Amino acid sequence: MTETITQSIQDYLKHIYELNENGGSASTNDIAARLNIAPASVTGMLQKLSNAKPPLVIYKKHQGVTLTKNGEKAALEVIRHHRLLESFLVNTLGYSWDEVHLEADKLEHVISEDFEARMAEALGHPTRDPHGELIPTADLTMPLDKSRPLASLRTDETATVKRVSDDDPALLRHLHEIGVIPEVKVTVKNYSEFDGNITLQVAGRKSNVVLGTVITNQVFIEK
Amino acid sequence: MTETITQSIQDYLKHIYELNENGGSASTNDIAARLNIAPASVTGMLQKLSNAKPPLVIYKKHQGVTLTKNGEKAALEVIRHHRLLESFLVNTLGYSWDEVHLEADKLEHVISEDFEARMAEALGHPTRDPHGELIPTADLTMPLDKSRPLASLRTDETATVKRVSDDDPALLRHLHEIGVIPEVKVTVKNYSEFDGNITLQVAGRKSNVVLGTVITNQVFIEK
DNA sequence: AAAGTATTTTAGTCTTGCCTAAATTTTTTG
DNA sequence: CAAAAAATTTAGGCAAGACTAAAATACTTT
Repeated sequence: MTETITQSIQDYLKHIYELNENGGSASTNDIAARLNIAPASVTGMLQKLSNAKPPLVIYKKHQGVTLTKNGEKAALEVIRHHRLLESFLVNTLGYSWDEVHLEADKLEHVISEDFEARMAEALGHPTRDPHGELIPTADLTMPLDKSRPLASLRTDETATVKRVSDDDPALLRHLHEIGVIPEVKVTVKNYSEFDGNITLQVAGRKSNVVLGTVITNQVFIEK
Repeated sequence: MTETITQSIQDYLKHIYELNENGGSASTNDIAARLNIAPASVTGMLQKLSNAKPPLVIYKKHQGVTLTKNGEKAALEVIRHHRLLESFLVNTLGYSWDEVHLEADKLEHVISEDFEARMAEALGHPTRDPHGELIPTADLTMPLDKSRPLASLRTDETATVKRVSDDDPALLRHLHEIGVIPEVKVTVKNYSEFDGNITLQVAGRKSNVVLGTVITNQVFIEK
Protein backbone atom coordinates (compact mmCIF):
# COMPACT_ATOMS: atom_id res chain seq x y z
CA MET A 1 0.00 0.00 0.00
CA THR A 2 1.53 3.28 -1.12
CA GLU A 3 2.08 5.88 1.58
CA THR A 4 -0.25 8.85 1.58
CA ILE A 5 1.77 11.98 0.93
CA THR A 6 0.34 14.49 3.36
CA GLN A 7 0.87 18.23 3.26
CA SER A 8 3.39 17.93 6.01
CA ILE A 9 5.35 15.27 4.13
CA GLN A 10 5.30 17.41 1.00
CA ASP A 11 6.89 20.20 3.00
CA TYR A 12 9.61 17.94 4.31
CA LEU A 13 10.39 16.61 0.85
CA LYS A 14 10.43 20.05 -0.71
CA HIS A 15 12.89 21.39 1.83
CA ILE A 16 15.06 18.30 1.73
CA TYR A 17 15.22 18.69 -2.03
CA GLU A 18 16.39 22.27 -1.70
CA LEU A 19 18.94 21.39 0.94
CA ASN A 20 20.24 18.55 -1.22
CA GLU A 21 20.71 20.99 -4.08
CA ASN A 22 23.35 22.87 -2.15
CA GLY A 23 25.44 20.57 0.01
CA GLY A 24 24.94 16.83 -0.22
CA SER A 25 22.64 15.44 2.45
CA ALA A 26 20.24 17.46 4.55
CA SER A 27 20.81 17.55 8.29
CA THR A 28 18.14 17.17 10.92
CA ASN A 29 18.86 20.62 12.24
CA ASP A 30 18.70 22.36 8.88
CA ILE A 31 15.38 20.76 8.11
CA ALA A 32 14.05 21.71 11.52
CA ALA A 33 15.18 25.31 11.04
CA ARG A 34 13.48 25.57 7.65
CA LEU A 35 10.26 24.03 8.81
CA ASN A 36 10.31 25.91 12.07
CA ILE A 37 9.83 22.83 14.18
CA ALA A 38 11.90 21.06 16.82
CA PRO A 39 14.77 18.82 15.63
CA ALA A 40 13.34 15.90 17.58
CA SER A 41 10.18 16.10 15.49
CA VAL A 42 12.23 15.93 12.33
CA THR A 43 13.98 12.76 13.43
CA GLY A 44 10.63 11.09 13.89
CA MET A 45 9.43 12.06 10.46
CA LEU A 46 12.66 11.02 8.76
CA GLN A 47 12.35 7.58 10.30
CA LYS A 48 8.83 7.36 9.03
CA LEU A 49 9.71 8.52 5.52
CA SER A 50 12.62 6.10 5.21
CA ASN A 51 10.48 3.19 6.37
CA ALA A 52 7.64 4.04 4.02
CA LYS A 53 7.04 1.66 1.15
CA PRO A 54 8.32 2.74 -1.18
CA PRO A 55 10.85 4.76 0.85
CA LEU A 56 10.84 8.48 0.13
CA VAL A 57 14.22 9.25 1.71
CA ILE A 58 17.49 7.51 2.45
CA TYR A 59 18.35 8.05 6.05
CA LYS A 60 21.23 6.88 8.20
CA LYS A 61 21.31 7.96 11.82
CA HIS A 62 23.40 11.06 12.42
CA GLN A 63 24.28 11.36 8.76
CA GLY A 64 21.53 13.43 7.28
CA VAL A 65 19.07 12.47 4.62
CA THR A 66 18.74 12.29 0.82
CA LEU A 67 15.71 11.83 -1.39
CA THR A 68 14.99 8.60 -3.23
CA LYS A 69 13.72 8.74 -6.81
CA ASN A 70 10.19 8.56 -5.44
CA GLY A 71 10.85 11.26 -2.91
CA GLU A 72 12.36 13.47 -5.55
CA LYS A 73 9.39 13.10 -7.86
CA ALA A 74 7.07 14.08 -5.04
CA ALA A 75 9.27 17.06 -4.20
CA LEU A 76 9.42 18.24 -7.80
CA GLU A 77 5.68 17.98 -8.08
CA VAL A 78 5.28 20.40 -5.18
CA ILE A 79 7.99 22.70 -6.47
CA ARG A 80 6.36 22.76 -9.89
CA HIS A 81 3.08 23.68 -8.28
CA HIS A 82 4.73 26.41 -6.27
CA ARG A 83 6.53 28.05 -9.15
CA LEU A 84 3.66 27.84 -11.58
CA LEU A 85 1.44 29.36 -8.92
CA GLU A 86 3.82 32.24 -8.39
CA SER A 87 3.82 32.96 -12.10
CA PHE A 88 0.08 32.62 -12.25
CA LEU A 89 -0.58 34.96 -9.34
CA VAL A 90 1.70 37.60 -10.76
CA ASN A 91 0.22 37.28 -14.23
CA THR A 92 -3.43 36.94 -13.44
CA LEU A 93 -4.07 38.70 -10.18
CA GLY A 94 -1.44 41.39 -10.30
CA TYR A 95 0.54 40.21 -7.31
CA SER A 96 4.02 41.70 -7.08
CA TRP A 97 6.93 39.30 -6.90
CA ASP A 98 7.50 39.88 -3.21
CA GLU A 99 3.92 38.96 -2.31
CA VAL A 100 3.45 35.62 -4.00
CA HIS A 101 5.60 33.36 -1.91
CA LEU A 102 3.36 32.83 1.12
CA GLU A 103 0.23 32.40 -0.94
CA ALA A 104 1.93 29.82 -3.16
CA ASP A 105 3.23 27.97 -0.11
CA LYS A 106 -0.31 27.24 0.93
CA LEU A 107 -1.84 26.61 -2.46
CA GLU A 108 0.91 24.29 -3.70
CA HIS A 109 -0.41 21.44 -1.54
CA VAL A 110 -3.98 21.77 -2.57
CA ILE A 111 -4.35 22.27 -6.29
CA SER A 112 -5.19 19.38 -8.61
CA GLU A 113 -3.13 18.13 -11.52
CA ASP A 114 -5.80 19.59 -13.72
CA PHE A 115 -5.29 23.00 -12.13
CA GLU A 116 -1.56 22.66 -12.67
CA ALA A 117 -2.03 21.79 -16.34
CA ARG A 118 -4.43 24.66 -16.91
CA MET A 119 -2.04 27.15 -15.36
CA ALA A 120 0.87 25.90 -17.44
CA GLU A 121 -1.26 26.17 -20.55
CA ALA A 122 -2.56 29.64 -19.72
CA LEU A 123 0.97 30.86 -19.03
CA GLY A 124 2.39 29.34 -22.21
CA HIS A 125 4.42 26.66 -20.42
CA PRO A 126 6.95 28.97 -18.79
CA THR A 127 10.37 27.64 -17.79
CA ARG A 128 11.02 30.10 -14.97
CA ASP A 129 8.92 31.69 -12.26
CA PRO A 130 8.85 35.45 -11.54
CA HIS A 131 12.06 35.22 -9.52
CA GLY A 132 13.72 33.36 -12.35
CA GLU A 133 13.71 30.01 -10.61
CA LEU A 134 13.48 27.06 -12.97
CA ILE A 135 10.14 25.30 -13.08
CA PRO A 136 10.31 21.49 -13.11
CA THR A 137 8.86 20.12 -16.34
CA ALA A 138 5.49 18.39 -16.54
CA ASP A 139 7.23 15.00 -16.40
CA LEU A 140 9.00 16.11 -13.23
CA THR A 141 12.51 16.71 -14.35
CA MET A 142 14.42 19.71 -13.06
CA PRO A 143 16.14 21.62 -15.87
CA LEU A 144 19.83 22.24 -15.38
CA ASP A 145 20.65 25.58 -13.81
CA LYS A 146 23.79 27.10 -15.26
CA SER A 147 23.65 30.35 -13.33
CA ARG A 148 26.14 31.40 -10.67
CA PRO A 149 26.16 34.13 -8.01
CA LEU A 150 26.60 37.70 -9.09
CA ALA A 151 29.25 37.75 -6.35
CA SER A 152 31.51 35.69 -8.61
CA LEU A 153 31.71 38.38 -11.32
CA ARG A 154 34.70 40.70 -11.52
CA THR A 155 35.36 44.15 -12.93
CA ASP A 156 34.31 44.65 -16.56
CA GLU A 157 32.43 41.39 -16.80
CA THR A 158 28.92 41.54 -18.26
CA ALA A 159 26.14 39.04 -17.68
CA THR A 160 22.38 38.54 -17.63
CA VAL A 161 20.47 38.27 -14.37
CA LYS A 162 18.70 34.93 -14.35
CA ARG A 163 17.44 34.36 -10.88
CA VAL A 164 16.97 36.00 -7.50
CA SER A 165 16.50 34.35 -4.13
CA ASP A 166 12.85 34.64 -3.22
CA ASP A 167 12.67 34.26 0.52
CA ASP A 168 13.15 37.86 1.62
CA PRO A 169 10.34 40.14 0.42
CA ALA A 170 12.23 43.26 1.49
CA LEU A 171 15.22 42.27 -0.60
CA LEU A 172 12.92 41.54 -3.54
CA ARG A 173 11.36 44.98 -3.31
CA HIS A 174 14.79 46.56 -3.20
CA LEU A 175 16.06 44.62 -6.19
CA HIS A 176 12.97 45.56 -8.12
CA GLU A 177 13.59 49.18 -7.31
CA ILE A 178 17.14 49.16 -8.62
CA GLY A 179 16.12 47.14 -11.69
CA VAL A 180 17.94 43.93 -10.84
CA ILE A 181 15.38 41.48 -12.19
CA PRO A 182 15.59 38.38 -14.42
CA GLU A 183 16.75 38.88 -18.01
CA VAL A 184 18.29 42.27 -17.30
CA LYS A 185 21.87 42.85 -18.49
CA VAL A 186 24.38 44.02 -15.90
CA THR A 187 28.03 45.01 -15.98
CA VAL A 188 30.45 45.05 -13.07
CA LYS A 189 32.16 48.44 -13.02
CA ASN A 190 34.19 47.70 -9.92
CA TYR A 191 34.93 44.86 -7.53
CA SER A 192 36.35 45.63 -4.10
CA GLU A 193 38.92 43.16 -2.83
CA PHE A 194 38.29 44.22 0.75
CA ASP A 195 34.59 43.88 1.34
CA GLY A 196 33.52 42.12 -1.86
CA ASN A 197 31.29 45.04 -2.80
CA ILE A 198 30.33 45.15 -6.45
CA THR A 199 29.57 48.36 -8.30
CA LEU A 200 27.00 47.43 -10.87
CA GLN A 201 25.72 49.06 -14.01
CA VAL A 202 22.19 47.96 -14.72
CA ALA A 203 20.99 48.17 -18.34
CA GLY A 204 18.55 51.04 -18.78
CA ARG A 205 19.49 52.75 -15.53
CA LYS A 206 21.36 56.00 -15.28
CA SER A 207 23.34 55.59 -12.08
CA ASN A 208 25.30 52.57 -10.90
CA VAL A 209 24.59 50.78 -7.64
CA VAL A 210 26.97 49.33 -5.07
CA LEU A 211 25.94 45.96 -3.72
CA GLY A 212 27.38 44.08 -0.73
CA THR A 213 27.94 40.33 -0.66
CA VAL A 214 24.73 39.71 1.24
CA ILE A 215 22.95 40.80 -1.90
CA THR A 216 25.35 39.61 -4.58
CA ASN A 217 25.17 36.08 -3.23
CA GLN A 218 21.41 36.05 -3.66
CA VAL A 219 21.42 37.18 -7.26
CA PHE A 220 22.36 34.66 -9.95
CA ILE A 221 23.59 35.42 -13.44
CA GLU A 222 24.67 33.77 -16.67
CA LYS A 223 27.24 35.19 -19.04
CA MET B 1 -8.29 33.54 23.55
CA THR B 2 -10.16 33.15 20.29
CA GLU B 3 -10.57 29.65 18.95
CA THR B 4 -8.52 28.73 15.90
CA ILE B 5 -10.88 28.01 13.03
CA THR B 6 -9.36 24.95 11.39
CA GLN B 7 -10.21 23.62 7.96
CA SER B 8 -12.30 20.96 9.53
CA ILE B 9 -14.25 23.50 11.56
CA GLN B 10 -14.81 25.60 8.45
CA ASP B 11 -16.34 22.58 6.77
CA TYR B 12 -18.67 21.97 9.69
CA LEU B 13 -19.78 25.59 9.77
CA LYS B 14 -20.32 25.75 6.03
CA HIS B 15 -22.52 22.69 6.01
CA ILE B 16 -24.41 23.72 9.12
CA TYR B 17 -25.11 27.05 7.42
CA GLU B 18 -26.51 25.32 4.39
CA LEU B 19 -28.63 22.96 6.47
CA ASN B 20 -29.93 25.89 8.49
CA GLU B 21 -30.96 27.60 5.27
CA ASN B 22 -33.51 24.89 4.55
CA GLY B 23 -35.06 23.54 7.71
CA GLY B 24 -34.28 25.19 11.04
CA SER B 25 -31.56 23.42 12.99
CA ALA B 26 -29.08 20.93 11.54
CA SER B 27 -29.20 17.39 12.87
CA THR B 28 -26.15 15.36 13.83
CA ASN B 29 -27.02 12.78 11.20
CA ASP B 30 -27.43 15.26 8.36
CA ILE B 31 -24.12 16.88 9.15
CA ALA B 32 -22.44 13.48 9.32
CA ALA B 33 -23.91 12.51 5.96
CA ARG B 34 -22.73 15.70 4.29
CA LEU B 35 -19.25 15.51 5.71
CA ASN B 36 -19.02 11.78 5.14
CA ILE B 37 -18.03 11.02 8.69
CA ALA B 38 -19.56 9.04 11.55
CA PRO B 39 -22.35 10.70 13.58
CA ALA B 40 -20.42 10.10 16.78
CA SER B 41 -17.60 12.24 15.45
CA VAL B 42 -20.03 15.05 14.74
CA THR B 43 -21.35 15.04 18.28
CA GLY B 44 -17.83 15.53 19.56
CA MET B 45 -17.18 18.47 17.28
CA LEU B 46 -20.52 20.11 18.06
CA GLN B 47 -19.71 20.01 21.76
CA LYS B 48 -16.39 21.57 21.06
CA LEU B 49 -17.83 24.31 18.85
CA SER B 50 -20.51 25.21 21.34
CA ASN B 51 -17.98 25.41 24.17
CA ALA B 52 -15.57 27.53 22.19
CA LYS B 53 -15.14 31.11 23.30
CA PRO B 54 -16.81 32.76 21.62
CA PRO B 55 -19.23 29.91 20.81
CA LEU B 56 -19.65 29.21 17.12
CA VAL B 57 -22.83 27.16 17.39
CA ILE B 58 -25.80 26.82 19.66
CA TYR B 59 -26.21 23.21 20.55
CA LYS B 60 -28.67 21.39 22.78
CA LYS B 61 -28.36 17.62 23.09
CA HIS B 62 -30.63 15.74 20.72
CA GLN B 63 -31.98 18.94 19.21
CA GLY B 64 -29.61 19.77 16.44
CA VAL B 65 -27.51 22.83 16.03
CA THR B 66 -27.65 26.44 14.82
CA LEU B 67 -24.93 28.94 14.07
CA THR B 68 -24.18 31.90 16.34
CA LYS B 69 -23.41 35.26 14.74
CA ASN B 70 -19.73 34.40 14.96
CA GLY B 71 -20.27 30.98 13.45
CA GLU B 72 -22.31 32.49 10.65
CA LYS B 73 -19.63 35.03 9.79
CA ALA B 74 -17.05 32.27 9.61
CA ALA B 75 -19.37 30.20 7.43
CA LEU B 76 -20.08 33.09 5.07
CA GLU B 77 -16.39 33.77 4.75
CA VAL B 78 -15.82 30.22 3.48
CA ILE B 79 -18.85 30.34 1.23
CA ARG B 80 -17.70 33.64 -0.24
CA HIS B 81 -14.32 32.09 -0.92
CA HIS B 82 -15.92 29.09 -2.54
CA ARG B 83 -18.20 31.00 -4.84
CA LEU B 84 -15.65 33.57 -5.87
CA LEU B 85 -13.25 30.74 -6.61
CA GLU B 86 -15.79 29.00 -8.80
CA SER B 87 -16.30 32.17 -10.78
CA PHE B 88 -12.60 32.76 -11.00
CA LEU B 89 -11.77 29.27 -12.20
CA VAL B 90 -14.42 29.43 -14.89
CA ASN B 91 -13.37 32.89 -15.98
CA THR B 92 -9.64 32.60 -15.85
CA LEU B 93 -8.74 28.98 -16.42
CA GLY B 94 -11.58 27.87 -18.63
CA TYR B 95 -13.07 25.38 -16.22
CA SER B 96 -16.60 24.33 -17.11
CA TRP B 97 -19.26 24.78 -14.48
CA ASP B 98 -19.41 21.09 -13.61
CA GLU B 99 -15.69 20.90 -12.87
CA VAL B 100 -15.17 23.74 -10.43
CA HIS B 101 -16.83 22.41 -7.33
CA LEU B 102 -14.19 20.01 -6.04
CA GLU B 103 -11.33 22.35 -6.76
CA ALA B 104 -13.06 25.20 -4.95
CA ASP B 105 -13.80 22.93 -1.98
CA LYS B 106 -10.11 22.54 -1.37
CA LEU B 107 -8.98 26.05 -2.18
CA GLU B 108 -11.65 27.80 -0.14
CA HIS B 109 -9.83 26.97 3.11
CA VAL B 110 -6.45 28.10 2.00
CA ILE B 111 -6.61 31.40 0.16
CA SER B 112 -5.81 34.67 1.93
CA GLU B 113 -8.09 37.64 2.30
CA ASP B 114 -5.87 39.39 -0.17
CA PHE B 115 -6.46 36.63 -2.71
CA GLU B 116 -10.18 36.93 -2.10
CA ALA B 117 -10.09 40.69 -2.65
CA ARG B 118 -8.04 40.38 -5.81
CA MET B 119 -10.41 37.83 -7.28
CA ALA B 120 -13.44 39.96 -6.48
CA GLU B 121 -11.76 42.92 -8.10
CA ALA B 122 -10.66 40.99 -11.20
CA LEU B 123 -14.17 39.61 -11.62
CA GLY B 124 -15.85 42.98 -11.18
CA HIS B 125 -17.40 42.13 -7.81
CA PRO B 126 -19.89 39.56 -9.05
CA THR B 127 -23.05 38.83 -7.07
CA ARG B 128 -23.53 35.27 -8.26
CA ASP B 129 -21.25 32.34 -9.04
CA PRO B 130 -21.41 30.31 -12.28
CA HIS B 131 -24.32 28.25 -10.97
CA GLY B 132 -26.16 31.41 -10.03
CA GLU B 133 -25.64 31.01 -6.30
CA LEU B 134 -25.44 34.27 -4.44
CA ILE B 135 -22.03 35.33 -3.25
CA PRO B 136 -21.88 36.74 0.29
CA THR B 137 -20.74 40.35 0.24
CA ALA B 138 -17.28 41.45 1.37
CA ASP B 139 -18.71 42.41 4.76
CA LEU B 140 -20.15 38.91 5.08
CA THR B 141 -23.82 39.43 4.55
CA MET B 142 -25.79 36.97 2.47
CA PRO B 143 -28.00 38.74 -0.08
CA LEU B 144 -31.65 37.76 -0.05
CA ASP B 145 -32.52 35.00 -2.49
CA LYS B 146 -35.93 35.55 -4.07
CA SER B 147 -35.83 32.60 -6.43
CA ARG B 148 -38.07 29.54 -6.20
CA PRO B 149 -37.98 26.09 -7.78
CA LEU B 150 -38.84 25.76 -11.45
CA ALA B 151 -41.14 22.99 -10.23
CA SER B 152 -43.47 25.65 -8.85
CA LEU B 153 -44.21 27.18 -12.27
CA ARG B 154 -47.40 26.30 -14.17
CA THR B 155 -48.49 26.31 -17.80
CA ASP B 156 -47.91 29.61 -19.66
CA GLU B 157 -45.80 31.14 -16.92
CA THR B 158 -42.53 32.73 -17.97
CA ALA B 159 -39.50 33.31 -15.75
CA THR B 160 -35.74 33.75 -15.71
CA VAL B 161 -33.44 30.97 -14.52
CA LYS B 162 -31.44 32.30 -11.61
CA ARG B 163 -29.72 29.38 -10.02
CA VAL B 164 -28.99 25.70 -10.40
CA SER B 165 -27.98 23.20 -7.75
CA ASP B 166 -24.28 22.55 -8.13
CA ASP B 167 -23.63 19.24 -6.48
CA ASP B 168 -24.25 16.87 -9.40
CA PRO B 169 -21.81 17.40 -12.27
CA ALA B 170 -23.80 15.12 -14.57
CA LEU B 171 -26.93 17.18 -14.03
CA LEU B 172 -24.95 20.35 -14.66
CA ARG B 173 -23.65 19.04 -17.96
CA HIS B 174 -27.15 18.09 -18.99
CA LEU B 175 -28.60 21.45 -18.08
CA HIS B 176 -25.86 23.17 -19.99
CA GLU B 177 -26.65 21.06 -23.00
CA ILE B 178 -30.31 22.00 -23.03
CA GLY B 179 -29.52 25.65 -22.34
CA VAL B 180 -30.95 25.87 -18.86
CA ILE B 181 -28.40 28.21 -17.35
CA PRO B 182 -28.61 31.36 -15.22
CA GLU B 183 -30.21 34.44 -16.80
CA VAL B 184 -31.95 32.43 -19.53
CA LYS B 185 -35.68 33.05 -20.06
CA VAL B 186 -37.94 30.02 -19.97
CA THR B 187 -41.64 29.44 -20.50
CA VAL B 188 -43.69 26.52 -19.24
CA LYS B 189 -45.65 25.10 -22.17
CA ASN B 190 -47.21 22.33 -20.17
CA TYR B 191 -47.46 21.07 -16.60
CA SER B 192 -48.51 17.50 -15.95
CA GLU B 193 -50.76 17.01 -12.93
CA PHE B 194 -49.78 13.35 -12.73
CA ASP B 195 -46.02 13.20 -12.64
CA GLY B 196 -45.19 16.88 -12.24
CA ASN B 197 -43.31 16.92 -15.55
CA ILE B 198 -42.80 20.34 -17.04
CA THR B 199 -42.53 20.97 -20.75
CA LEU B 200 -40.19 23.90 -21.10
CA GLN B 201 -39.44 26.33 -23.84
CA VAL B 202 -35.92 27.69 -23.48
CA ALA B 203 -35.19 31.07 -25.08
CA GLY B 204 -33.04 30.65 -28.17
CA ARG B 205 -33.76 26.93 -28.53
CA LYS B 206 -35.86 25.39 -31.25
CA SER B 207 -37.37 22.38 -29.51
CA ASN B 208 -38.96 22.21 -26.09
CA VAL B 209 -37.70 19.89 -23.34
CA VAL B 210 -39.65 17.83 -20.83
CA LEU B 211 -38.20 17.87 -17.35
CA GLY B 212 -39.13 15.67 -14.37
CA THR B 213 -39.37 16.89 -10.81
CA VAL B 214 -35.93 15.62 -9.91
CA ILE B 215 -34.62 18.29 -12.23
CA THR B 216 -37.21 21.02 -11.79
CA ASN B 217 -36.58 21.04 -8.05
CA GLN B 218 -32.92 21.76 -8.60
CA VAL B 219 -33.44 24.70 -10.91
CA PHE B 220 -34.49 28.01 -9.40
CA ILE B 221 -36.19 30.88 -11.19
CA GLU B 222 -37.51 34.38 -10.65
CA LYS B 223 -40.45 35.85 -12.51
C1' DA C 1 -48.95 3.80 26.52
C1' DA C 2 -45.77 0.19 25.40
C1' DA C 3 -42.75 -1.62 22.11
C1' DG C 4 -39.89 -1.17 18.51
C1' DT C 5 -37.05 1.73 15.61
C1' DA C 6 -34.20 5.49 14.62
C1' DT C 7 -31.21 8.98 16.24
C1' DT C 8 -27.86 10.67 19.17
C1' DT C 9 -24.45 10.47 22.73
C1' DT C 10 -20.78 8.29 25.64
C1' DA C 11 -16.70 5.79 26.23
C1' DG C 12 -12.67 4.26 24.77
C1' DT C 13 -9.07 3.98 20.61
C1' DC C 14 -6.18 5.28 16.90
C1' DT C 15 -3.16 8.12 13.81
C1' DT C 16 -0.76 12.24 12.60
C1' DG C 17 2.38 15.46 13.72
C1' DC C 18 3.99 18.16 16.83
C1' DC C 19 6.42 19.11 21.76
C1' DT C 20 10.02 18.85 25.89
C1' DA C 21 13.51 16.72 28.58
C1' DA C 22 17.05 13.65 28.86
C1' DA C 23 20.38 10.53 26.77
C1' DT C 24 23.53 9.61 23.27
C1' DT C 25 26.62 10.39 19.47
C1' DT C 26 29.59 13.23 16.77
C1' DT C 27 32.50 17.10 16.16
C1' DT C 28 35.49 20.59 17.70
C1' DT C 29 39.00 22.42 20.36
C1' DG C 30 42.53 23.38 23.87
C1' DC D 1 43.43 13.02 22.58
C1' DA D 2 40.42 14.11 26.15
C1' DA D 3 37.01 17.42 27.42
C1' DA D 4 33.60 20.57 26.01
C1' DA D 5 30.20 21.83 22.71
C1' DA D 6 27.03 20.85 19.21
C1' DA D 7 23.95 17.89 16.88
C1' DT D 8 20.93 14.13 16.99
C1' DT D 9 18.03 10.62 18.83
C1' DT D 10 15.07 8.39 22.36
C1' DA D 11 11.30 8.46 25.46
C1' DG D 12 7.20 10.03 26.92
C1' DG D 13 3.26 13.34 26.05
C1' DC D 14 -0.37 16.09 23.98
C1' DA D 15 -4.14 17.90 20.83
C1' DA D 16 -6.98 17.34 16.79
C1' DG D 17 -10.09 14.81 14.58
C1' DA D 18 -11.47 10.77 13.12
C1' DC D 19 -13.42 5.65 14.38
C1' DT D 20 -16.34 1.61 16.62
C1' DA D 21 -19.28 -0.42 19.97
C1' DA D 22 -22.47 0.16 23.35
C1' DA D 23 -25.71 3.00 26.00
C1' DA D 24 -29.17 6.40 26.20
C1' DT D 25 -32.77 9.19 24.42
C1' DA D 26 -36.46 10.41 21.26
C1' DC D 27 -39.81 9.29 17.88
C1' DT D 28 -43.47 6.15 15.77
C1' DT D 29 -46.74 3.03 15.54
C1' DT D 30 -50.00 0.08 16.86
